[in-house]
Amino acid sequence: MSKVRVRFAPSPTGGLHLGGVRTVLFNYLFARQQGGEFILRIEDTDQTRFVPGAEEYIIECLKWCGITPDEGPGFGGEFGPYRQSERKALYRQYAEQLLVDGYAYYAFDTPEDLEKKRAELPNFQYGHAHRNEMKNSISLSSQEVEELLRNGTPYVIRIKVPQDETVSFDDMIRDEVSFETSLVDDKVLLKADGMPTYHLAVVVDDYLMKITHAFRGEEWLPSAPVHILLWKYLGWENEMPKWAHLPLILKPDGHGKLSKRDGARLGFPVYAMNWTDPKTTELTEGFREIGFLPEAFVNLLAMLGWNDGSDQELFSMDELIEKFSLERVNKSGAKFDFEKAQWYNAEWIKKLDSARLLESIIQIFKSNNIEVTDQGKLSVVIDLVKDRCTLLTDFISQGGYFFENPRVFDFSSVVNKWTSEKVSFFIAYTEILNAITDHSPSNLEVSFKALAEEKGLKIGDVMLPFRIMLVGGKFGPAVFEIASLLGKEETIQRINKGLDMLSREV
RNA sequence: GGCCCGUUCGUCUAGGGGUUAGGACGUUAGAUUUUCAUUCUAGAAACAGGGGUUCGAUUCCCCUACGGGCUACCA
Repeated sequence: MSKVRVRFAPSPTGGLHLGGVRTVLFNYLFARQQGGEFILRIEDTDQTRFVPGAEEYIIECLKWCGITPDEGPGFGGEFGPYRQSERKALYRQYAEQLLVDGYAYYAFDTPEDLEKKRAELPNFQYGHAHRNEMKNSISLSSQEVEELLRNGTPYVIRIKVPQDETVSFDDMIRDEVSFETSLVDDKVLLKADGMPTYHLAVVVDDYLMKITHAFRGEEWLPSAPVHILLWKYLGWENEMPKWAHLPLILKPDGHGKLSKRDGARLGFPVYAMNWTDPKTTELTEGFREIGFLPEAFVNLLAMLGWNDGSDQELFSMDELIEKFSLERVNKSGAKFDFEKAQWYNAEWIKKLDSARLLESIIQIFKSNNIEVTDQGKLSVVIDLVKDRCTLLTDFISQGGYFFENPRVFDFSSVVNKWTSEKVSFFIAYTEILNAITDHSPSNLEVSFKALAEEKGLKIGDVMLPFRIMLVGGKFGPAVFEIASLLGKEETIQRINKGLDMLSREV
């Protein structure tokens, strides 16, 4: 068998959707596992929908996920160009070949003609039943057609779908799927602007690029018969790739495909990374920016529709490549569950070591005006607080106070029980901190407890105020770990500040 | 409407002619943690319905219902 070649073929119209990333992922996993090649092809045949920057954005998303194309725009390859707009001239000859062979025809109907026809006939389909009523090279005489062509009348080329055949194919996920051609319409292959539609372009390019396996979303299933027919009519039937129609990712509530709007409505991202629409300047948040690890993102996407049959839920990219199999891809759509998505991220944060997390957290701190001068200290902090973080951005609240004063203080749970004895306890403790040289957590704890006992105070009654003085609230790792890491000067300073704040709150 | 695809706990799913129908997220209760989280233990929670086939169907077949997709000179 020839070498496996798969492609991801997005159209550069905006942010990259979850479902899109999952399609790439399955392509990529399959290609890597089979020792094949993964190709990126930009399907920009609709010039009216072209959005500048979208292509670069898509490539950046792939990079973030750890997916690198073997061929594609900017990646080289012998089958380029990899943007369909740059292949424009190529498609016409195939459309014309179909014309000559009688598998396609010219159609001169204007958009208004079609609109009118659809208004008249609610179930209108441009096909065997009605094509004779339309303005095309089947209904018109050859003289009329020539005349129209000579006058430069705009036209499209449509496939001539046979009246009474059954088209079936073997889907790698759904097994045999079949369609009656009587219900398939004569899709446009070449548009009036000379660009191919998806239907022509996908077949021509998959053929020319020697694609062996084609993965796409289930929403493409209804147009599969057109593509199968085209492979046949172009004489390439034996080289047709194996198809795999992936199940859809659905809205968590209600019904239907997950869309960008659902994310905004329900408060979670749908795009892989932040996307700013260049026209409206509207920003749509991405998984990367709200604090997802690419490891988690890839993992959760893979599990949406696939599993290895065991109870394992956490998979690295390498494990996925090793274990992925199309036979274990589900047929039915999956509702997206953001809670579970977050769980994957929390698991990956716990699983990865501080060295891997360091760089991203420095960046997040930086964009929140927290300056990190001591990376060694940050590593210690990461290990100390990572169990408490679900998103990378949680490190701001869970670890930021090691590098700057807490931004907010919540003394509400101690203010009512605040006494002058406690004040003198903390004053005395700052003196002890000044005096001792061993600032290890255990030694801090020993001296703290000894002092409390001496002053006749319950440990718990002074421990909580101490914590809040240091971190700003009722959270965080062991207090003496924090105090030790903060150092003598900083700890004393925060105690003094806390005493000051409490005296004003009481 | 038509065509195509699908249907196991709330959600993601395992399983597959005879099982206490398993796991995970979430949820509930408890333990641990002098905070919060982690962790641990326990609990509630599912085979859409109806017909077949069969000694026996959640599992195989058919129908119905429900859900989803498509129905553009968009991909």
